[in-house]
Amino acid sequence: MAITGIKGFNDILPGEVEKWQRIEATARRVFEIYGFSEIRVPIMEKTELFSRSIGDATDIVEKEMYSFTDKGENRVTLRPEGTAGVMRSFIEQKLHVLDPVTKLYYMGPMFRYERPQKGRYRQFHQIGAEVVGVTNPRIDAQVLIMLCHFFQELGLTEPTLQINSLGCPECRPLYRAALKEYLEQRREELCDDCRRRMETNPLRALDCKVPGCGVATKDAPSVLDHLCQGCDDHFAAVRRHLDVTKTPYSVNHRMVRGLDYYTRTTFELVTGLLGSQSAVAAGGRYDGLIEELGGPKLPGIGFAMGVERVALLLSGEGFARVPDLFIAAHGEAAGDEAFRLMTLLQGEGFRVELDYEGKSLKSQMRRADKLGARFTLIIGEDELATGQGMLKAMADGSQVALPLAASPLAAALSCS
RNA sequence: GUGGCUAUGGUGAAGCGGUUAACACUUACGACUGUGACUCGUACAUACGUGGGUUCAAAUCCCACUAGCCACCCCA
Repeated sequence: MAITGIKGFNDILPGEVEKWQRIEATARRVFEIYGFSEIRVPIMEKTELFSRSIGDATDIVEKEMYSFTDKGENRVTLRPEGTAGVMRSFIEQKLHVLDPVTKLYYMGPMFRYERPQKGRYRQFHQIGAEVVGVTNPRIDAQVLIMLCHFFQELGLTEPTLQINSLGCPECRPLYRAALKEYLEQRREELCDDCRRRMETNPLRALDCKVPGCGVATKDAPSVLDHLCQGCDDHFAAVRRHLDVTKTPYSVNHRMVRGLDYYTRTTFELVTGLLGSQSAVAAGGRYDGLIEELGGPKLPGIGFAMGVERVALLLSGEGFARVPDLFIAAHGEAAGDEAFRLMTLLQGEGFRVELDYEGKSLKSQMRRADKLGARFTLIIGEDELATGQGMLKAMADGSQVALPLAASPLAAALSCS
């Protein structure tokens, strides 16, 4: 029995990988327009970093982390998300002394021990961005606009923006208490899960999928009515900036976050096309996190998107690169000439293919067609004798004789 | 961690107790013209996830295991 891969760890094969490259290249291009620089941090960190930042009581920390003890008796964890490691690096490398505003983006694998399903894997990939040092709500809007810009560039209209505010350490506890009180009144109408949630995290009851809970929480108090003045003003400003820049969004006051560090603005890009995994990208403000991790008292905001989920939205296959030229050679001497010309043209930057096995001309033509080559250069004994190869345009079958040298071939390949 | 569904070649699949395990695609070679697509021919599963059981007879029925998918929980 051959060795198989690990459950929930996938191979990304040619044909699919082109889509990933496009997503990554688009992210780099768009994020850099907005002044973000890439940062690369390790995929493992001390376990403590994640329990401190994400929150001890969250599902991620409680049951989904790939944690183990290394040979030096250190507790380490394969990162389940990107923000914690980036913030650790930010603090450790004292990036804030270089510039009061830091804009970073990252991409790479994350690991969560969950049951795999559509759009959810144990090794999955995120592209994320973080801004540290700006409290002004314009940066919230900026980040959202950038995210929308990214999806536009990919030609996707589907994920739509939803925003909410979770308040701050001042006003959230008050809201939480108000919500809990409301839920207590309706205890009978709630599902078992929600009754449990009432204690651990009452906000979760708001996005429960059980129909009965939806009805029961229909008139539940909204966070947005419980924001303190500062949070309320902040959220209003974010919306104003989105309106002014004509960025489409909707307010979803029932939106909840799974990580503890979020404050004030939170958002998700959601789609109905991915089964139960509706969130394609999500993020928010985390004003207390950096200080919590032992860094300076600086605000932050960021998001992460799931690359697998974005790839699922990109219709069709990523298509493979097609050769500019296939050189079909008939006979040993012609094969040598084909190889020489191929090397020359590759040096000029053309994608050139040929047959390595000395197969029949027919086979070679078939392969040229299969690969989708735009042109095929045919070289046999006659062509070798005259020094003129036949260049065939595969689309219409027309042929012209051309000298067997790099520059005339390069010229022919460049036009049309 | 909990449910449901499914497991036949490189792929999509037929098969419903006795068949040489269909068919299509892919791949390879060949015919038509030293030159692709269309057409045609030939080849490609001692084998039906693994292990047991029932039966004269199992890919087909039963059980267990494993894997995959989807959903719940939760999340990007």
